[in-house]
Amino acid sequence: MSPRSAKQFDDIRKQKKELIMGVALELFAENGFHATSISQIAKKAGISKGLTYNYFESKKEILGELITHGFNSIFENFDINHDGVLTEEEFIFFIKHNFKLLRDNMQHWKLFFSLLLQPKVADSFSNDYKEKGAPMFKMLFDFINAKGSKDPEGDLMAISAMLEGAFLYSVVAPDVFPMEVMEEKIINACFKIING
Amino acid sequence: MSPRSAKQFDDIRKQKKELIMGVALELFAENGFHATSISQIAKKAGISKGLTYNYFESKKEILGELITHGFNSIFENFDINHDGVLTEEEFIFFIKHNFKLLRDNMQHWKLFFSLLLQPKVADSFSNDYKEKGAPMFKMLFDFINAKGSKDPEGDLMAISAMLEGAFLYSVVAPDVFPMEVMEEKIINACFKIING
Amino acid sequence: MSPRSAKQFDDIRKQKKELIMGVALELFAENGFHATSISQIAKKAGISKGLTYNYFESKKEILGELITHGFNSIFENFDINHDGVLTEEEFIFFIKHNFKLLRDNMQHWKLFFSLLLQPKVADSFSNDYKEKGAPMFKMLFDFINAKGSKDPEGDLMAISAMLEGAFLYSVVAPDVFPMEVMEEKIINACFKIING
Amino acid sequence: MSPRSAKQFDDIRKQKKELIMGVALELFAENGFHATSISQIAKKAGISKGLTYNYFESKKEILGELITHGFNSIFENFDINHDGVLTEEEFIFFIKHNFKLLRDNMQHWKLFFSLLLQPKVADSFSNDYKEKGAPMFKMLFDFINAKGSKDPEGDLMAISAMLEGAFLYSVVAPDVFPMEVMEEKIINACFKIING
DNA sequence: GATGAATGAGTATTCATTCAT
DNA sequence: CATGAATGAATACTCATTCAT
Repeated sequence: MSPRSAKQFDDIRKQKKELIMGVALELFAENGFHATSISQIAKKAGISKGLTYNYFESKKEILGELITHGFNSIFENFDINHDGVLTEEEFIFFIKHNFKLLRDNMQHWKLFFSLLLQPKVADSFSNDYKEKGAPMFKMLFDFINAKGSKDPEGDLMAISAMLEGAFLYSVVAPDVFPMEVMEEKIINACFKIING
Repeated sequence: MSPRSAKQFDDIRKQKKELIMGVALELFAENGFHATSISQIAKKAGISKGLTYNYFESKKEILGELITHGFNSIFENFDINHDGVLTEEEFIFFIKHNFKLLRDNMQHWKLFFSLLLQPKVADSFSNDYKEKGAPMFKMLFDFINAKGSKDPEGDLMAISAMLEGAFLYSVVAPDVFPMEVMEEKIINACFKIING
Repeated sequence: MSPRSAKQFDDIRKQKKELIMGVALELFAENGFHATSISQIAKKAGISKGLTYNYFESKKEILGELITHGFNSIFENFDINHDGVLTEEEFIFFIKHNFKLLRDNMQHWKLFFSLLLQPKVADSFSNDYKEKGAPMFKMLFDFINAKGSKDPEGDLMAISAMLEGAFLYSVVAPDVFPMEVMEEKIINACFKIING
Repeated sequence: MSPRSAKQFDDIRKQKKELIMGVALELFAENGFHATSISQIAKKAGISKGLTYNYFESKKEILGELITHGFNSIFENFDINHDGVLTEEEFIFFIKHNFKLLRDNMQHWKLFFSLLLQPKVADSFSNDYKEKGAPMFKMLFDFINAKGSKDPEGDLMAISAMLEGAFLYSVVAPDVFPMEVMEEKIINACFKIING
């Protein structure tokens, strides 16, 4: 009997790793990092505790990979480096795209929000998150400016807060406001703010 | 024993309880509920582990009292039950008051946000929080309506999100936007949205 | 009910700490550091695993305290700093005292020997041990020299090896040579070597 | 398949077994039996964990074979069964040969010493070791006797201890005394002891 | 009221060993 | 012959909680 081929092993590893990360994401997002035990993850994934450590060095490493994975999955196709300034249509698309990303990665966002609130869990996360957000601020500012806002800094604050808040509502209390409706209203509000 | 001593004992109890809760709030807010141990609380409070259980039945009870205490401390002097509708001045005062409450209870808010993200830690918290928020929504809605908004529901969503987001920014990343400035800009934005 | 007095607590701590260290010494000496588990220690000491950590930060700390404790207990009353040179009587007493220390601290010696062979277990132990041995080498050398040896360095090597070997035999295979007899023969041999 | 292939397979098996044992010896000697994992052995040998179990039933069996292998490798060409008594030259050669064996099998000796100190790791090792040593004792005794010692038992003790000690020094702290020098001094000391 | 020793269930992690391929 | 995924029991360590004093 020949041993499994390298590809076979790779496939197994990849699948199982994804399985573990999927389960971990779910549990971390729902119950928090500390309140989630490796036992729970293993049980829910239908594997033994020991196997988890065949794929990850530690519980923290699972979180780490989940974070980078999350960042990638959220921001990878997110070309924000516009040379010129967004048209209105582009801006609307941008916001809608954001909401779509939110809908598609609800658990990642939930995890991210909770990590923002407990900086010590993943030391560098906070910085990475801000870094990722920086170009978005710039793009928003440029757009606001281009649209002739009388107070671009102020409008940036208001709009940023509104978006962040909409995201938080969606993640934490999706039943309070219907997400699709809110999305539209937020977009409208952006223009009202800019056009003052 | 003079009758006074009974009162004195009571005072001592009250003080000590407050001491414990203060320390616990600090630690819960900073490191999260699960990452905080009774030992840490006791040590930081300068008392013995055992004594904690003289005042609280369990770690969860500390959290529970912290929550109700937090609600009270935040909302107690917050007379929101206006029969009529707010004037513009009253509305501005209302927002400002909200921000002031935030500043004065930063740790409570941090704790609250983190609890929103981990509903299982304090089962009923989420509901209580929504309950507390309900009259605020109503008041906001009435004001928006009275001001002649063409889409009061939509504006409510936008404004609620904006406030929630402003609070989140203040709690999690106070260095991103200066709070006092943001406060002013948020107020302006509210009117832009309503009058929009 | 007033709480236990500080002294009472101190007594309890002292006693229990000694109990744990005694048991740990026994097991470490007999089975080695790695082969001994905290469970075994706790069980043999008649306490819970958890309590062990009320007294020691870690398994390694138990070993650490055992080492310093062992060094003290072996070398504390061991005044080796003779200004002049030992007389023959003093030298004989010195060797006998050494053997007595061995007999009184058999387990410590066993532990020490095993640590010498696995330097990574307690990093600095090896150095500390050599440091402790240094003055002994010097004293031996001075004595050998004073007695008119023609090759003091060589005799030092032979005698040191002989003593180390005698100790090893005593610790590891006490049934091979009766210790009291060996003690006497070793002393004789020392003189034969020096005068040789 | 030609008949040769059977032999080739055998050769491969033998080589691989030796590879594993070599690596295991190194790690056991340096870090101890318990602190060495099969994973480490496999990794350092460049093979899979599973393969190890194709050659050995268990980790203990590796140790077992290492012990017998070590005994053989140390004592195999060591014809100690002299009918008559050793001449002085033969005795010197004997000691030198012993030191050479030590130099050539440093790791085995390190392992052996550590096993002497943890009898439970390899149950029967202690006895085997003593058995191997027995003829040496006899030979030494005969030589001492033939040389006209006035106290052959006593001299045997002293010399045995000295040799054991010299070996321990060489294995554990080779920097304390230069081995080649010590070898010579030990030989001299033997004669001084015997000739009293 | 107050102490801290004591417990026991739980946590992350390791590792010898098995087994399908 | 060879692989490494998978297991399960064990390990060091933590912590909410109890309790004698």
